[in-house]
Amino acid sequence: MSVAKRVSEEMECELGDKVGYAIRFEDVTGPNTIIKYMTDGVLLRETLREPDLDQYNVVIMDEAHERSLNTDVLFGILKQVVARRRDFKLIVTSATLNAQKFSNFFGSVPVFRIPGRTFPVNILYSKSPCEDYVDAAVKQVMSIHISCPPGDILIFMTGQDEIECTCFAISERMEQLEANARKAAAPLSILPIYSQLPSDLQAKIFQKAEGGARKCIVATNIAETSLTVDGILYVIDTGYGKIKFYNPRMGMDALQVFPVSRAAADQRAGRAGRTGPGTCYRLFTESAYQNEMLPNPVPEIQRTNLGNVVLLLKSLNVENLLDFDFMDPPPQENILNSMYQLWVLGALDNVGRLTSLGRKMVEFPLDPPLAKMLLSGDELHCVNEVLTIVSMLSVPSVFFRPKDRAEESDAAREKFFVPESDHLTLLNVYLRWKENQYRGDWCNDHFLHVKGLRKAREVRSQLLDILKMQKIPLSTCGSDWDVVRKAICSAYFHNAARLKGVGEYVNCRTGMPCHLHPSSSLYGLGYTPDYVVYHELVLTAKEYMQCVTAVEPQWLAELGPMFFSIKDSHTSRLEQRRKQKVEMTVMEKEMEEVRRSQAETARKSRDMEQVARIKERQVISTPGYRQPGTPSRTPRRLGL
DNA sequence: GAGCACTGC
Repeated sequence: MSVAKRVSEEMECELGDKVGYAIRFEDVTGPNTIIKYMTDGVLLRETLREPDLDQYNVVIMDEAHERSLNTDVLFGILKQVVARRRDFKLIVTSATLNAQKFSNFFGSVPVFRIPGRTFPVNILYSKSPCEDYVDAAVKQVMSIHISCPPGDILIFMTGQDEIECTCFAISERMEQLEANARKAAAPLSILPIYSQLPSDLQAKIFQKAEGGARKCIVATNIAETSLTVDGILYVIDTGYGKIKFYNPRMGMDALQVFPVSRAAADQRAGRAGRTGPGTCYRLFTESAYQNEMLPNPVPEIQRTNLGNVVLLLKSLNVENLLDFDFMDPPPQENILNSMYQLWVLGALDNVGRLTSLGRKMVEFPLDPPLAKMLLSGDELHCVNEVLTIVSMLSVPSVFFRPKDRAEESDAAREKFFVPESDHLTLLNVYLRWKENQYRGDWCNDHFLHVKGLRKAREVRSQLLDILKMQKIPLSTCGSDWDVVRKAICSAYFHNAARLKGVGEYVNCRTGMPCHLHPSSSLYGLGYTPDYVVYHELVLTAKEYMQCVTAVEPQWLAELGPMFFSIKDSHTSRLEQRRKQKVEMTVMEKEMEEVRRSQAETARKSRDMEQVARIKERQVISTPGYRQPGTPSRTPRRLGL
């Protein structure tokens, strides 16, 4: 937006006239607009309406080196547009040296090099691998502070926990220093920054420190690209960062600490050269940089759930996704798995074409199961309630739990609990907030993130607009929330789990162990339901289900017939108890369906056939679940 | 009895 504003001033016109911008919740453009700044996500959505982007003559893809999911999908689409339209020009700008790769992808197009406007940065490596990078970073800060000329310091750490430890350790060292010298040391202002930090504390890194103190900013990789602080002359780089990986076979996300790429390390170093010649202290060896770090980060498209991408490309009539021209193709298994997921949800038919449900789903900027949940809400007459839940699931967790007030905040959270469902708990939170006029101070009092709730409200209103356009009425079930659980079940039965022990479940289909998280409203209840569905499975200390809802087993059979059917067991005993007990089993039905689709597919579409084949393999040899390696405890050493 | 790098629609 700020770029659009500057350019419109330059062109002496109102913002939104000749020069405008569009981001998710805002479109400031008009009939006169000739230059439009927008995010890659907005452009990608526009391709749904206009696959050839007829209203544009030139598209400039900026920051292409960041390789966001949307940018990578757009590359494939734009390549086709360039081939189809003679009157269309594409310019790609990238900050890294792999321009040749972009050029090759688009058919050896010319490359122009524009020198950067930054100062040189002197890079210093560790002589030997460091055992503990928090400790090493603290020592380096002290050494800079004592002996180097004025200039602020930026440290890269992997996450919130480490940042807090580092800040604490630095302030301790400062106290020691003053005690030993028996006088005040030069002041040092220690400032943490990460995305979950409340905004007022975030803003501090941009303010001038009190009394002209040197600032020491301890950051996640939010400071690598998302925000830029001037005045930094010293960067301390641990060489690590957290990266999220999706495992399609287990249907699980894991956030783990990995060495960053050489490109990322260079980007971090560059942060020292914005105000003047700077220095970057790398807490790893030069040999680690040369031999152990990847040249570039693994592009997002290769490590993420592709449900959205597949749905979008299918609606652009891409017939065989396995042949789609990706610059770096995602693992085939990810594509096939996402297609299978969409087939299970009823968004793709047996030959891999979009169904009418799928066409409705693609309109919503949501992950496919969430879009399906919304549409099920329509069928079950509880759109209003599901809409809120879907919006709450589209933002980071709204529960605020500061370390020093853990018990207090837990108690506050428990007040919102709906015992049988975390989803309904989210609905409850939103409704209470609404009752209190969407007030910010009310959020603070109840340990809720205002930012998150406000975002949820924005998402909700955007989705409501789309519902209106699709002529879907805003039905409500009032206080009968059982039907809402059914809507949740209809979109998440692939994430159904059966009770196995205390707080311990197994995924009904894969046998994958899944645990209730202690923060769940179902945790520590006197009873635990026999069947639940969960929003997602995340590997941390254990495989934890995030956001869990109790479901009736009959629903699973009714809504997920390709996986489940009801088998009466021990009928006589059950009659005695006058209670029908049902047992869910992974049924042959899935196999039949898959085989049928395979036969049908052989004629028509190749990709769905491959889905069927792969699924068959998986079902026959139920994937032996491999215990994950020692999970993400921070490895504080690069190389072995 | 325990977790969250970062965007984006």
